[in-house]
Amino acid sequence: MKRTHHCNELRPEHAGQSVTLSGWVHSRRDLGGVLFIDVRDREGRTQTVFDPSDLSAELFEAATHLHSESVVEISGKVRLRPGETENAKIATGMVEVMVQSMTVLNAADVLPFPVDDPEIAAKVNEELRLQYRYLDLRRPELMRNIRLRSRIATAARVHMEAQGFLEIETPTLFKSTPEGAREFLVPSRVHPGEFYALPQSPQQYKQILMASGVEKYFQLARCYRDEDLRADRQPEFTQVDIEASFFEREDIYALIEGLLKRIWKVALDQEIQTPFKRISFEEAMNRFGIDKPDARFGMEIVDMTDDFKESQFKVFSGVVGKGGVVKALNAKGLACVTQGQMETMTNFAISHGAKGLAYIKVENGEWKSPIVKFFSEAEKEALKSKLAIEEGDLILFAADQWLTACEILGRIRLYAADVLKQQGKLVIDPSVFEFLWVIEFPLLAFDKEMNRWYSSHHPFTAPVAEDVDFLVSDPKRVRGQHYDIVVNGVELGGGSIRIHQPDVQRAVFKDVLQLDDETIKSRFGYMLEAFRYGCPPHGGIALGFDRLIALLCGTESIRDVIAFPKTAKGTDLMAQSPAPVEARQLRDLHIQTRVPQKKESAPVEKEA
RNA sequence: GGGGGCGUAGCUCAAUCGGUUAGAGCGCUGCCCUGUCACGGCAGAGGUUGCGGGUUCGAGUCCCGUCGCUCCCGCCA
Repeated sequence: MKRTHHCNELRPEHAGQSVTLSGWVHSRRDLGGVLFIDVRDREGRTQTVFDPSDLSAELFEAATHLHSESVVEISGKVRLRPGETENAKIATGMVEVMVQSMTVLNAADVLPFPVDDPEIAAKVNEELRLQYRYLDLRRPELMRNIRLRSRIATAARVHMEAQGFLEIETPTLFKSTPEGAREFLVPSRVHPGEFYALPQSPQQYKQILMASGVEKYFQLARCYRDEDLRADRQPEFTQVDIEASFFEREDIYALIEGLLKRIWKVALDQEIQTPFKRISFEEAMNRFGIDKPDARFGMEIVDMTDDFKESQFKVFSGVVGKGGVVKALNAKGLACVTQGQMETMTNFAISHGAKGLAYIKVENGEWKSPIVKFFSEAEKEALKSKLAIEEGDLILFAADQWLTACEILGRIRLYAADVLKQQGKLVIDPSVFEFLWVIEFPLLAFDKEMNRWYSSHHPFTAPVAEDVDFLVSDPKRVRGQHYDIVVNGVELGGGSIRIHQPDVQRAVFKDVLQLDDETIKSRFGYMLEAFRYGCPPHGGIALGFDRLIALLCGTESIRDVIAFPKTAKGTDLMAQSPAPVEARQLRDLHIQTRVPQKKESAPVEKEA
């Protein structure tokens, strides 16, 4: 390699040295007689000076016509910049390189979009940026994210290694499992008509590793789910996957708190406070209306059930009579809500099955509301004191079954906070991270359409010991040994202590989830078998690595922390995948495709 | 599967109620310029308004369809 220094290295003490820089033409300033080219590499940039009196006409001419992002190797002498021409904006701004020779390693065409101006580049259509991802990645903002990702991966490995964990790779070609996310399938050539599935997570393999006596396993595991995407979801993503034997919940909490403490230190040089607060699922729903609370601001949900159980307002008292609840939320300072915003919030309520959204606007000392006339003095007083109502507030109500009422106000709380943020009435310090353990989830949830219970986490989650007896008799009462780690309203990860007794696991599959014997045997037989031959109690957790990095980079979309992300429809705009394959490949795989004909857009018949 | 937003020059955007030859900045090309660093100056090129159809004397603008990107709901054990 001819390069002697990188582009963020030269300082006044290098003056007089002959150096060679390699990098990209970041910018060119041609003053006619003298030409400046800033050479940029991963580390930074350095100004080089082309003086025609020192250089051949050919070289000077070539430099004059270089496009941005051409790759060059430049040799020359470092010197202090002449008086008054230092540039304080860049780290190498005290010096410059007087060019003696230049090799153009790759002459770039005119670019499809600018990469040198951060403000413009950040606004360029993402479609174009994904098509030319290699250009997008050259932008310092994106490169910084990718470098941080690498440093955090290393920090995680160092931490886990120090805690005695072994990094073990598990197969990417797995088998289909009946529960959970839709899977990507891979046809087998050797076994006609049979398929592998890409793992949604290495869950079953890591439990088998516990049966194998590994005791402590971790992996930066690639996972695949064929579900519709969001800003924080990709079809392929990475988890910090962890499993340990003889661990109880407290051991997991301590391990993860230590890991995150180290990561925050490495990434942001920030000391986070441990242990993290813990909140039960029930309390999270009661206070925040969601199982991943954003606890950085107040506006908590308040229970008004007792205050309205005898109310003249039948909409409330009727619900309470049927075992429901009355909940309220004070959107502080949002009495100025627009009709459109009110409609959005009402639609949240309606989409959860409510009839509408009751509210009180507090304006000019008055309670403006279609329902307040039905309230007694005592009821108004209860609202006033429990919700700390003041001028300018907006009070929103949900009267429904417990979970529904909580969820409605949970959605509205987050929406109201967004509106207040936009108005500048709610300010959240971006450097604050509110970590929470959410615990004591119900083990099971009921699927009304399918008329059966399903695992709210996954079917390997162990019930809380004292609830085991109710597994069949009263499933909804059973709590799982499940925990989620949540920060600022983002679910960073989750896990559980697992079932390690074959009889309990079989009972969950068969008696609770109502899987038939054949399915249990074919899908989980090897696990049940492994549990019979000396399987230690164990548990684990998986952290969403992409979300973690996005959080530390301060970006909304995980596409900004993944080198080659896919679009919302799961395509790669650069490589143009997915794509059709040769008929021969399909034949080898014993596959025939049946794609419905795309309907032609029929022209509308013109009337005579 | 459902709903919202977007699509005009290479890029970012404008174009009044449907009305003249679709404009601007940046970039690009050429010329000028010896201390710039968002260099500056002069001139110029560059458009299937995503695509297809319809309404209309006339469509970037209105309607229908379609494609792509994006956000949300469902979904994601």
